[in-house]
Amino acid sequence: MAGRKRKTPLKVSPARLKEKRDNPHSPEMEERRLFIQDDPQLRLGEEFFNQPCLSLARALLGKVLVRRDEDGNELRGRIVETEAYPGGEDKASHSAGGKRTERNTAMYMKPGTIYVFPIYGILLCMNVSSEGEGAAVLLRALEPLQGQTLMRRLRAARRREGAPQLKDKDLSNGPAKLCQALHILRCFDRRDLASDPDVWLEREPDANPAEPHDIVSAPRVGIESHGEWAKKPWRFYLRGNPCVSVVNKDAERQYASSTDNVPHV
DNA sequence: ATCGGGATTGCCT
DNA sequence: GGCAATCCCGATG
Repeated sequence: MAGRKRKTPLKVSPARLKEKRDNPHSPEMEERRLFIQDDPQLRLGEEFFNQPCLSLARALLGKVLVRRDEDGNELRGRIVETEAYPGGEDKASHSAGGKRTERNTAMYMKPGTIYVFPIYGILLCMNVSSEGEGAAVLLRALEPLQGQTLMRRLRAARRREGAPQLKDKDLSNGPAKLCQALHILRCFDRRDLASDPDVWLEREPDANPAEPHDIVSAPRVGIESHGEWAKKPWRFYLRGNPCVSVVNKDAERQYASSTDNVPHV
C-alpha cells in the first residue's frame, strides 16, 4: 500500500473529539481511519527505545501500537497510559533487586524488547523494555484507531453471551484488555518491537510538536502492598482522554499540565 | 511436591 | 463497590 499523507491535520475541539470518539461510525472516525496507512517512515526504530525508563514511559504516550495478524489485518491503538518499572530498589517491579527469573528475562533484554507476562491465570500484560538493568514500561491503555470491529470480536470471547456491545473506549482501557484487543499473545514475549513483522510502534501521524501532550503523572495502580514504592508517581496518562483506565483526580488537581509536571499554585 | 499470591477483569448487588 | 475466577510462577521444604 502506498503511504497516503493527510494534507491538513483534522481540527476538532477536545470536547467534540471526545464525543466523536465514542461513536466508531462518526464521519470523523471514518475519515481518521482512511488516512492511516502502512508507512515504513512511521515505524519507530531501536534508537527510540534506548532511553531511561521514566522518559520512555512518557515518550510512549501518543505513539501508535500496531498489530498485524496472519490475515494481514492491521489493528491500531494510540497509547494513552503507561507505567514505569525501573527495577533496582523498586519493590513493585518483577526485577526488584536485580532479580532474574525465567519469566522476567525480557526485562533485561535490549530496549524495545516486549515483555509479556500472565496474571491472575488467564490474563496477559505487555511491557516494553527500556534502557537500564531490568527496566520496563507497562502499557496500560490504548485509544482504538483502526480495526475496532475485530477488537470487539477478540474482546467478546471472555464476556457473557448476550452482553451489550463494548463501546470503543472500553475495548483497550486496561493492561489485559489491550492485550486481548490487539491479540497480543504470550509467545510475543522477548520479541523486538523495532524489527518484528507482527507488532510494532509508529509515531503519531499528525503530531504537532508545538502542542506537547498534557501528561498527568500519578501513583501506579494495583501495587498497594509495596509501601513507599507504591507512592512514586510513575503512572503517566494523557489528561482528559476517555480511554484512560483509571483517572486520578488528586493527581490532576495537584499538577498543572504539560510535559514537566510543574506544581501549580 | 506443594503452596501463596498476583502490574486484572467482569459480573453482581 | 465487592468479589470470584483461574493458573502460572517462583519460593520453600
